[in-house]
Amino acid sequence: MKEISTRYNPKEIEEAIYTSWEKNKFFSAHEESSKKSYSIVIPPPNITGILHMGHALNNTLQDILVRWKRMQGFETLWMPGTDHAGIATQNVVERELSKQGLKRDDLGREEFLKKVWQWKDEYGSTIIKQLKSLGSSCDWDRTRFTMDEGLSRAVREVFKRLYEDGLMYKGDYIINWCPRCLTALSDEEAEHREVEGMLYYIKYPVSGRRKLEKENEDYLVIATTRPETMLADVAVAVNPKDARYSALSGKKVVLPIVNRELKVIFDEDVDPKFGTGALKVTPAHDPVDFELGKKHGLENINVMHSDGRINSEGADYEGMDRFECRQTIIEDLKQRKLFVKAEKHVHAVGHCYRCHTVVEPRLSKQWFVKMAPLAKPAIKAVKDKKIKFYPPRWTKVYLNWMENIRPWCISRQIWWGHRIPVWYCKDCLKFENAREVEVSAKQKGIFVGDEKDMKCPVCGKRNMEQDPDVLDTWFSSWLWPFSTLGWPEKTLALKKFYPTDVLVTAPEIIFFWVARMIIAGIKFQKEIPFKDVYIHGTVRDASGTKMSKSLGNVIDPLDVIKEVGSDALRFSIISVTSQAQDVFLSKEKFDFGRNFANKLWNASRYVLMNASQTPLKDEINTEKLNLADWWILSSMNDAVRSATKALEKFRFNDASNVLYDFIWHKYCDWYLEFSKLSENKKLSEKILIEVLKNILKLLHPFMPFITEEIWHKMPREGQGENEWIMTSAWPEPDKKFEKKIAVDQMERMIKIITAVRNVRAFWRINHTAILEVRFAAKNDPDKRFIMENTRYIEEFAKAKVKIAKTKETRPAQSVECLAGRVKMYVLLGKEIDLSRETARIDKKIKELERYVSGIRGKLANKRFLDKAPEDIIQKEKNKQEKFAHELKTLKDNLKALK
RNA sequence: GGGCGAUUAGCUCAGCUGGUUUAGAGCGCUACCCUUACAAGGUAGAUGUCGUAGGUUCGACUCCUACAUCGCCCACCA
Repeated sequence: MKEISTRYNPKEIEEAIYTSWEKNKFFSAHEESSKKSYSIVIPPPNITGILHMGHALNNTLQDILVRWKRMQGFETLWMPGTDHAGIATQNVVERELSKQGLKRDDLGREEFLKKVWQWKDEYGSTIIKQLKSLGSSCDWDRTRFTMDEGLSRAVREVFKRLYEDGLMYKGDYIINWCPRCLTALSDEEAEHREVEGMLYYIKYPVSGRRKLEKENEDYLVIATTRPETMLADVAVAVNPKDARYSALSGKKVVLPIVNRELKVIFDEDVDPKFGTGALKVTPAHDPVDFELGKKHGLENINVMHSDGRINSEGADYEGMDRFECRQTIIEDLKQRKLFVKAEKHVHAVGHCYRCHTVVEPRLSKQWFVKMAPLAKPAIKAVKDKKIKFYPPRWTKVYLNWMENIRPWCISRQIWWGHRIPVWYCKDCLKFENAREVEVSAKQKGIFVGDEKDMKCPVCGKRNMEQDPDVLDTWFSSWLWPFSTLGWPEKTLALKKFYPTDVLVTAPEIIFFWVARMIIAGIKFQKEIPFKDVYIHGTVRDASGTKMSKSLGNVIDPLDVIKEVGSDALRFSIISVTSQAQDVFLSKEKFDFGRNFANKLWNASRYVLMNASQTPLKDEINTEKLNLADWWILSSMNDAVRSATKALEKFRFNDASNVLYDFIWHKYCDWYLEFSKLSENKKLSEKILIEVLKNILKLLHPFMPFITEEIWHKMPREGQGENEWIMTSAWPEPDKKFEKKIAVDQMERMIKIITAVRNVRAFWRINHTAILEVRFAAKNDPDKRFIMENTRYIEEFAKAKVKIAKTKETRPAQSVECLAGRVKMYVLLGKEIDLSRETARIDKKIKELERYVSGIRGKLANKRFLDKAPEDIIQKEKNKQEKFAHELKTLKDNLKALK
């Protein structure tokens, strides 16, 4: 086995292994299987995306679950796919076109879409390839794309059903509008960010009256953050209870610059404490004002083009950008002495989640889904614990959003996406622009559904025009758990794999996706889409900022894979993911996994170098096991149990820590070393191999490549179901290897060895010198224990072991030390420095005294004795005895020294 | 304005239902080691009033309350 390198080199290994797995169809799920199913659905990455650490974390977690369950014998399906990301993709392609000086309108809708499809064909699967390099064991043959025919059909079907159920409408509302992407956004797509803006105070002259009561002015001062919208003001509102303005009843004010007369309206919703207590009402440009406008029957004036420039309603300002207009208006107001002041004002401003442009609240005609009735059963499902969030704190976040859910604006004024499956009859409806047709429930003259048969249901003619808009990308995503399995057909796959078992995703996606999937699953598939929702943390850089390309603080997972391998990446990232806390990463963190992979590699190399080429057949004979054998086998059982339990509870880092500790600090540090001295080489080999096998299996979900690679180097017989670790069985604890006493004794042994080593280091004794150690064993079992294990102590402590005579005091030139109950003298072979030894013992005594007095106090406490459970009291008593003994020994020793 | 999370060794973080942890890990640091699996390693070691102040309890890093600091999410105060 000399050819195996001492450095684990993932580069040579990972790709080849992945290819073999794929070739062997290990990722494939079989709906006809009789095995119990376990399914997960991938949060479909968007086709414009490239792999980032968030994906790496997300996919590693899912891959761990899937691989683990697969090994446990489940028929696993990990359903992969990508998302067409309407706005993002369209932006990317438009940017490409602009390099050639082209705009989408130059091409026209069809040509443009052809370009997008071309782009998708070329780059759309980049992310898939990258996910493969992580080791993701998705069933790639089933890869779906949100604009596949099957999924598109599901979208149309769902649209139709919602429409027919009266859960959809199209009408004029204030929506979030991105003036750069030129489309409406849903509330969730407008990201609110705290911005330090300005609050401008502007005078509106009162018409028909010279002075206001108290202010001694003929002006009403209003405050606004967006002065440019004043061009569209139609009223001024004040609170009816606000005494300052009661005199305005029935009066009008003059809108400066525009010189339009505005009504003064009185409304309870106006907060007298904000600004001046007077609110300019601009129904076409503000959601609150829009409501006010409706309530008071006001006119809507729209002063903006879709791109944020002022339109002809804005008179002199026509053509100006909204922000330019803001400044100009302020200047003009100043000139007219109508400007009072500007105050700094921090408020949350919506930004487009795709291009980060400031969103403009804009009045337009859009399609909406009535979410409130749909949310009800989805709320119940979570309240009834049919769906559980991990960690549970996200339950509240979910419920809070669901209980305050608002209509979902689903139409987008772009071309890339699912076109709204609605046709308007030109004859019946007589419209000029299909976008402007208002649709309420069950409207006549429109056809909703599949485009194959679109006749006007009223007049039967085919003079129909399709709605030009497309649907929100999330309108296909929310169907993902069942649309990918063939819905609306009643497929075998749906029957087998729906509902899925768990959804693993990021917190920022709860509203966009998780909540809506639950709604859609219950509504259309009549069943919850998943049972558990594991919300992992957000990946941040070392300073705590979210990793994002625009900030340039990203650590590219592909770079990390190149450097340390996918296994190291996976193991490192999992080890810092505790209870879904945010994950803070820096390059150095990946050394953790790399070092561990290397350790595993070398330990395996050692075991395999010394192992026979063919597997040893006979079972491990428990009668012949020595201390270390029992210990490692028992510990292995513990590791199996803890790791499995941790995974069941989604405590991924607990599982990885258990394995790390078992492998490094138990198997490598101690067992491997002990096995080198074994008198029964065959048995040792068997145990080494047996434990290594289980180690590899336990580790496989976390580090799939290296474990598979080592697995194939193991002595094996022909080819069987254990040929690949990926398809081998997940370990279970073996009761015949349980022996508590051996574990205790081994622990004592470790303490003894460590104590002697400690003495050697403290006294700076050459590591080659053999130290004489005399054990002052108090009783026969202890004596027997020492005698039976002499050779281990001698070898690992580099010592000569003797049993001291019963009443022997400290020999000359020796120091006394304790390993638990066992007292021993270590002969230094040189004059001991008394002051050094006194100081050493003194320090230990002080430590112990503090602790012992704590226990003494506790045991003297009557209430403790009365109220504490029996076993706890007993434990404390044992502790007291043990430490009192130690303390006494130390003190005696100190006395003897003086 | 509402909600959530964090605060433990120099750094990054574990510590689940209070007592088996005399507060742990990794990195870093100190000393000694190229001991034939591994220097991406080994052995030994140092470092903590567990954010502050109260409370509950026989017992609190763990539960409760308040406060402080940092971070996140949600919200139509113009």
